[in-house]
Amino acid sequence: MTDQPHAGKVVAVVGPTATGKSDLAVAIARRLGGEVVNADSMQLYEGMDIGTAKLPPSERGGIVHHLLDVWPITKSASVSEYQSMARATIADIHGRGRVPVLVGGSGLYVRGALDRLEFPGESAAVRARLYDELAERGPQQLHARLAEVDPAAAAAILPSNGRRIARALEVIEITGRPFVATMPGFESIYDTTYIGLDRADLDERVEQRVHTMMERGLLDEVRALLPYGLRDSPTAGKALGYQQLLACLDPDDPHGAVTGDLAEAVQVTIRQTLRFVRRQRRWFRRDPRIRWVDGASPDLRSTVAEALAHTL
RNA sequence: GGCCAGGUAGCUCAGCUGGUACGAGCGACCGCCUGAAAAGCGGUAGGUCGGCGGUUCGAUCCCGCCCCUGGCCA
Repeated sequence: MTDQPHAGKVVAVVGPTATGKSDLAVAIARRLGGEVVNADSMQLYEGMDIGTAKLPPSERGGIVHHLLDVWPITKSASVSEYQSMARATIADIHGRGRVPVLVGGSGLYVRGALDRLEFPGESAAVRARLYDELAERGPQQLHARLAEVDPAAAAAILPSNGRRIARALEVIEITGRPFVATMPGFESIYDTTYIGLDRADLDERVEQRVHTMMERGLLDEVRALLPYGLRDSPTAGKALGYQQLLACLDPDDPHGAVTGDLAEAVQVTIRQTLRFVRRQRRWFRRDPRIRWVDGASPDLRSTVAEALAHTL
């Protein structure tokens, strides 16, 4: 223990998008002798750089970054797979006597990596069948069935939420056990310090950032991903910005001729991103472990240093 | 200056040929979230229906005047 002072410790930098988490994570990693671990569901995808605001290597301050560009865009995202990768990575970093600094705004991914959370298995075949049923009979029908097999889960899931109902039935079918439909308490499996970053001027920053992304060539990035199947990708194609720009491009043109209103797409992206920010705030604010800091404050560094005092 | 269209929820608009606005979408706010989470689902709050006056038992809807917006003509 004494020769590995940081063993078991983790720093997590969370909060809404566009607050400056990535930069803060680098600063923290430099200070603590740490390595950054990505917890952003979209930055896991290879080739999605501009639109996900992925820190370019030149701005990583010499700090090793893990779990960026690990999935092809055709892959359907999976928290469970992310969880195994994240934990293996954290173990690895600990093994080197360094401090993992987890950064990201994907709430469930952060919890998957750090919290006592176990995801039951999945079956593509079972799921496909359930989705067919869902399309045919509607969510209420499936919900009624769920109520028979697992009243507790049915009570916790609204009859209109087809996706969750199907998932519950899937889990029950393959595990033979009831589906736990409520999230567990906030219990990290590591000695984690949570830092939440937010700022009052976030709306303007988001607007500005979307415009900057366009200037940096987001449209070309989307076009470049067309041959790799962005349009048919189950998850990546739904990312903010990508989805809206995709809708502007001629679906029959492999080079992606613009047929829609780009300015409108930009406005929609801004609006959706703002909505996303609100959702992220609501998700993270329930977590009592998070120490919130103001990203716009001139005292940011010292506030964070204080929050990290016991980690140092 | 004249003519036409329009001024209804924060925004875009429905609606009522006079009897308490079923309003809708988006947004806002709040909540849920266990293998798609930048996804999915739900709840709540918002309107003296442009202003003033008139007709009427009663006007968002009729009449008059005024203000504002867009367009056309001059």
